[in-house]
Amino acid sequence: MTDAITLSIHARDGAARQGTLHTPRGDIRTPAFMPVGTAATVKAMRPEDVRATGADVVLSNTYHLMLAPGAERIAALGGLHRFMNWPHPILTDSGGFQVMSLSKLRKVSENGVTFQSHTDGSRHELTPERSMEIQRLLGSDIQMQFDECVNLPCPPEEAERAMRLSLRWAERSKAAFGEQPGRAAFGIVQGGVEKDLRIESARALVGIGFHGYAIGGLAVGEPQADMLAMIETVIPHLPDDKPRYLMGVGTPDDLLQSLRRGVDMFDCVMPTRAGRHGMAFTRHGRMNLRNARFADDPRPIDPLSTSPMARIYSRAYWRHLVKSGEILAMMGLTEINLAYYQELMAGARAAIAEGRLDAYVEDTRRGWAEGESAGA
RNA sequence: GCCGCCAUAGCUCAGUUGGUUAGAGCGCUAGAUUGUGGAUCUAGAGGUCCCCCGUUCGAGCCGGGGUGGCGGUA
Repeated sequence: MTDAITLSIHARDGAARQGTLHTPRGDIRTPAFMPVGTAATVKAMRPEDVRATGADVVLSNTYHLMLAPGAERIAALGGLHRFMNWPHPILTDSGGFQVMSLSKLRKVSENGVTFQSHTDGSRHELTPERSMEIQRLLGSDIQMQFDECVNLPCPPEEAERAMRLSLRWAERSKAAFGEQPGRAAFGIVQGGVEKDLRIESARALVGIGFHGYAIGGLAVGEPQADMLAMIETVIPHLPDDKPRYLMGVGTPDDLLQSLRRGVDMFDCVMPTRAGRHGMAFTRHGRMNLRNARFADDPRPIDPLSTSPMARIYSRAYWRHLVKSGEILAMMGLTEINLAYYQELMAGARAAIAEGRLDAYVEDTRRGWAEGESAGA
């Protein structure tokens, strides 16, 4: 048991790092992919099965848990880890993103955001102080600052306004976090696709001092090249000995391109949401099991997968389950996708440790391209 | 047997006083999905408008006959 959350870097390959983020609830191997468990559950998965895919940490969400079942209730029931039976590390998003993306009515002020629930219309107010209080009540190991995320494209003035507001909220979030031994608070770099704004944001956050730094507001409508350019812009201004977390990203290729530029942590709904809608991510590329070409295909999705679901059942069976809206389709494809994402991260970690990351990325991308052109 | 109603996309149905290339929902075929609403969005394929004859410049629509279905009735 350590008293603080610290990052050990074991190997480097170019800008990429392979390390371990030590927490009292267990180690997080980096680069890491964090499955998204918004409402205290990685949808369609039992926690022990999430663990079995290789996940060291999951993400959950302030906004959703505040609305239901309520932070105070979870605290009274012993905290989020016990509530959802996930004894390993949990990172919680601050709710800023959801207030912008989900609530029907919202009003942003200096103090925070007032909004109407997307589920029952009830009115709530979220401030940096309340967001951090909720995350503390949940017992979150890694707590994100409250921020404002804007959709891209957006005018530079708007990106600048949101970035400066997020910086002021960062100071308040850090103060509200206070001292919580064994837990971490992360700041979030904003600034749209403006290099100078991103740099200013990163430097200011480092000045405030966080246990880790996230890059937010990306993969929200801009081309991948713009996202990667922002990552390259920001990384040199973040402390080398602190974890870097790219929020909400992304596709398997996004992950490889980002970790090779020095990102340590990711989360994304892609493998879970796409899985619930019939998409499988594999070493042979993406496979939409809704497609008619799988109707009579007796082959498994991927005989080399770490998930039995991908090795045993036929593509024809998965297509049937998906087309029929069967629960097992969501369960199975979610697991297959999470297993592949973890395998991708494990492969990247091994490649960095052995100094062959470029070759790994190249081989992996070739596998996707060949699989998809061959119809897998 | 007689009377009434009905027949338009795979399914359920719109279709104005007769007027360009006959529509919708669902389904189907594909695509999108990035700090999660099991959500949503986009595109595409698909038609002997039951059949025949007639009226008309022009018929899914009007008239006659037929076929099939549903209901009522002796």
